[in-house]
Amino acid sequence: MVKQIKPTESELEILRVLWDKSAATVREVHEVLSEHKDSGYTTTLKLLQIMFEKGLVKRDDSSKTHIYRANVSRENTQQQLVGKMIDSLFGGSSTQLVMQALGNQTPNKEELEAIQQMLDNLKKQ
Amino acid sequence: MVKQIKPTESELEILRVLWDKSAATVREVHEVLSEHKDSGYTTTLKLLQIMFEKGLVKRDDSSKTHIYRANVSRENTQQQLVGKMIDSLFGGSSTQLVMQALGNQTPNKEELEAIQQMLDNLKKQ
DNA sequence: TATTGCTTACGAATTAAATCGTACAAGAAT
DNA sequence: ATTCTTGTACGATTTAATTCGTAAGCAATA
Repeated sequence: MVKQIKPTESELEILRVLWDKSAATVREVHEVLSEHKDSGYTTTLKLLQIMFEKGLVKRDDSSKTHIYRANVSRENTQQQLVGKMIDSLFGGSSTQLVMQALGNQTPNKEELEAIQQMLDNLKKQ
Repeated sequence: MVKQIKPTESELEILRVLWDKSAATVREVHEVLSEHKDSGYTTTLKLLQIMFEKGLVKRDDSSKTHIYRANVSRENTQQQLVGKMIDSLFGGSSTQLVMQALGNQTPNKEELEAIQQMLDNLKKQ
């Protein structure tokens, strides 16, 4: 069992960028974040440094401009956070969460089909 | 559109107690929290006071021992937080979240049926 | 009446997260 | 060679959340 580190809200934003780009410099990450928030460059830098210490990202510092990559997978992180939400907000029932999510925002035809597919699989077991 | 106040982690724990009991004194809330964490009584009191100021709970202070109730519904709060998670972690796709949740922990027969039901409804529209 | 117990109120300390300012290094441009 | 630009490092500040200590009110009871 791997020790799970729960990313903070800001760390999550950065991870999303890294998951998208697979690798990025501080500036690249900052550029993307800037579209939605207005904190300074050194803030992003500091966050990435902290995330590096925590093991959330890895970095290649062989050249002057360091290159960062996520060190936790999107899937694992999703699973961890969804699991936490199921426990803390839905009394442990994943079904409750599913119902809520489905009610929330209706998926289109293909998506409904995908869910049906998954459901059929689960029923078979 | 009602102004949404995002409860913190601790506030959520308290809301869960209030949702369960519908009404409770500080001591009752604290009693429940104590099972899982070991902060003091005045901490719970202070939190409830802050939550009152924020409008997360209402209270009846007509007698010496105040009685608290949730002032936000479980459903709304779930919707708000699930929505946030869908945006921040699943790129806005509720389907992705549903798949993740289903894969996470398999529901039993009745639950699968309930989800199927819901799915059928969505398909009809 | 005095003591004890339970209550609210609330300032203050602690802790954690996010932000920034400034120093300094290295390479590019003048 | 000097200046400019772009980068890292990192301490310090700010902000938010949590926690606690202590005072004071009130009612039961010794």
